[in-house]
Amino acid sequence: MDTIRLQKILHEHAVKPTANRIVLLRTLAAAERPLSLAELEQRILTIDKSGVFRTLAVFKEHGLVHVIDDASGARYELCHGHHHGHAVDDDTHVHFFCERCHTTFCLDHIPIPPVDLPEGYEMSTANYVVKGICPNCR
Amino acid sequence: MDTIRLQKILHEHAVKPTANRIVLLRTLAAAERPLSLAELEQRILTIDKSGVFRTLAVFKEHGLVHVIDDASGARYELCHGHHHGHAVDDDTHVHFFCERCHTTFCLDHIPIPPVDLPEGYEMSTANYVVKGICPNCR
DNA sequence: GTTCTTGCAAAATATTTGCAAGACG
DNA sequence: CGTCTTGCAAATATTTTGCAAGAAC
Repeated sequence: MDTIRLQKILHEHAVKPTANRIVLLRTLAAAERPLSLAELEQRILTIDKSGVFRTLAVFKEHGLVHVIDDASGARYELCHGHHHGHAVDDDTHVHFFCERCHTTFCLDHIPIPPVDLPEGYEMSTANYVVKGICPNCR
Repeated sequence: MDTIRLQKILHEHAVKPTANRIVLLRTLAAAERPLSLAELEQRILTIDKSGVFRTLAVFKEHGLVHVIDDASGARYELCHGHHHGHAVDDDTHVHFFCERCHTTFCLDHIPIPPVDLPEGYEMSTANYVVKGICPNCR
């Protein structure tokens, strides 16, 4: 994705467009699946681990990324929704974790089916990960 | 829960009923919510961390517990279903992770709504965790 | 100059394994 | 005995922070 567009996205989320942030955002935008901190670190040789960590923290705070918790820890993925704040995440979909190859797939055409929460629980986002065997591993 | 009953459960899952396993099973059965490795360690002072870890591994292999992946890592909870093997987990329900107090609640009356997976994906279990603010923290 | 950002190193956590001793049959 | 289980210590891996230097305004 071109830099101008990436800057625009950062701007829309009120994140100052530093060089590192643009690089990380580009990497996330290009990713075909949610990436772990370690994977991001490997793909971006110009930014230190702690830099990736802290930049992800900024992105989280500003609603640019969601976190997917699967059996391999946290993974990060760009939000595609258009909310610009800390509100309810309107772009959550199902993920699939392969127990054989430990890959997390993004099933982005499958929205998370909502549930009725008991009184008093207030949802901000949801994490739905199906575990099993992926097509490649069967 | 009485020891005889716990032994029976272990037996049904083809797990040899050692002292440690009975203690861990009792602790899990008494838990009101899924517990982390560290929490189990704390509650069971007679078993070492590695013992808890390895016993949980045995329980997982034999379908006695499920693992819930939330923002705080892995948590363990007794299965209530009655399958005795490695088959599809028939007792999965929604959990709620409070972003304020970091407690994971078990909404065991809310079953996980199923989704249609794309061709080739084979599900063994699913993990549905809603994040937000719990009744105590509002 | 003041504030925000970054890299490096290191601390703090969490997870997992080696190995020898013990329990069980 | 031979196999399975356990505790302790230690190795790994992962996540997070301190701090000083650099960039932005």
